[in-house]
Amino acid sequence: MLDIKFIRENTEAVKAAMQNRNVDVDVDAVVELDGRRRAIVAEVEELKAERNKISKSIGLMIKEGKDPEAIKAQVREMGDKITAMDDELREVETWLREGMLYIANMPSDSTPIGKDENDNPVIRSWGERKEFDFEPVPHWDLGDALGMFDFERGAKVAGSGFPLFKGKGAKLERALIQFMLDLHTEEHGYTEIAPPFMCNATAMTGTGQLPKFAEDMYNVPIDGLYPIPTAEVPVTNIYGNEILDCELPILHTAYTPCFRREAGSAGKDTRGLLRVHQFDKVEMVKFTTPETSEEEHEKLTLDAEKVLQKLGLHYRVIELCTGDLGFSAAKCYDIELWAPAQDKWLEVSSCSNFKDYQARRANIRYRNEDGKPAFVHTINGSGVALPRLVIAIMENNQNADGSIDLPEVLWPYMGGIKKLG
RNA sequence: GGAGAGAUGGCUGAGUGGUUAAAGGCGCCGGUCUUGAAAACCGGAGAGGCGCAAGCCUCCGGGGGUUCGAAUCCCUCUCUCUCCGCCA
Repeated sequence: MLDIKFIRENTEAVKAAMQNRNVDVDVDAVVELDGRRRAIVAEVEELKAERNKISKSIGLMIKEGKDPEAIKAQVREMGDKITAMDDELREVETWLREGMLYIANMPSDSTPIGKDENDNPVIRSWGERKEFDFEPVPHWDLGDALGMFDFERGAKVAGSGFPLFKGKGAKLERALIQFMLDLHTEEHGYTEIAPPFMCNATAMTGTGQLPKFAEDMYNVPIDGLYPIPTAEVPVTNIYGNEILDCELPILHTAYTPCFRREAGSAGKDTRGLLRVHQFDKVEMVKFTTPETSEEEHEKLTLDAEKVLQKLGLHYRVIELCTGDLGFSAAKCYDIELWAPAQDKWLEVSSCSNFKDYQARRANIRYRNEDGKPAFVHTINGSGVALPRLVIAIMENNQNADGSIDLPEVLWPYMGGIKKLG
């Protein structure tokens, strides 16, 4: 959420920002509700002050042996009026909060203004495109031939988009998870979390998935739970409704499976591991002060890049423009891997700075230099998502005979296996 | 699934209808002492909202009720813990 005071005082700027982001929301309605709320609050509080005063005097009267019945009746009437106004206030506050939940974050000043993904500038790149003296084979054919996965049987037990890894494919999945967690915990200073894989609606609202993006998620209505679309949800919300009494930043990393309905993507990227409903991911999450959040965001992005550098994979970093920015993010870098058989860049990580937007929704605070509670800044990014990482490893490292060379850093994690096939 | 106990401030923990925003302890901030630090001592300090301000209002897990007045009494929900059963 944005600060209601900020919305009140910068209404036009907020409206302009929502337009730049292609977010359709009625900012004026929120401002109007805010005005109504404050008017009711002022009036009802005056009444309450009056009632409190008289109630105290009743206590005194009883002590002095006087009869308070006449005054009691009068206060009872005030109480009824207060109850009615409190009801109205609660209703207005519910609408106001609901409205505010649909207002996206303000893009950072440094975020480029643009319409869609075509306006995302490339920030930097690492490595080079590999030259092949044969036609690179797509990962789905490589994997089938090597017995690394069996998507047909995965579809049989769950549906299409639920990949099934097998043999060396399953081992590679496990090796990559282990490698990335070790890197982030041992070299980058993150503390590992193994969180719940389902979250409640409160947590989903805290990070911004709800209420707007309900249809992107699976849900288990009978228990009020949602299988997580990203570890960002459980890991960020673990400090919800807390005033953190510890040193910042806090750095966490977590492996989780991720579940996404991919509503609206039907028929797109249907083959192989390009776009799936369930995938593995190692996530990084930071809780920082406003002073250090930009720096920590840059560092987190580098931590994600390190994974790819160690694996020797050609990648580029792009910055999302306002039109392509995620709902809760103020600034975001995407990291993309080159996949030769797809002949395109594949997103493997989104590193976002949410500033205090999620912290305000989830009510995560710390004590600033004055000892006053203030909202933390949250930052997160994949470090990294597995499916497209696996695609890049397979397609970039393939040999003419259909075998795949494994990056050296994975050898120990693969029990000494250096090559698939 | 059955039985019981509990939920109070950054943490811990008193408090069973009327100066209780809430004792005590820990931690925190300021000061005294010290070459410096620690200890000791003194003092400060809950959170949110409305208001230019003075000030006022709300908040003791969530919701509802009783009452002139609720942390305190009643109902309900959620969560946590213990024991039993079942089970990975």
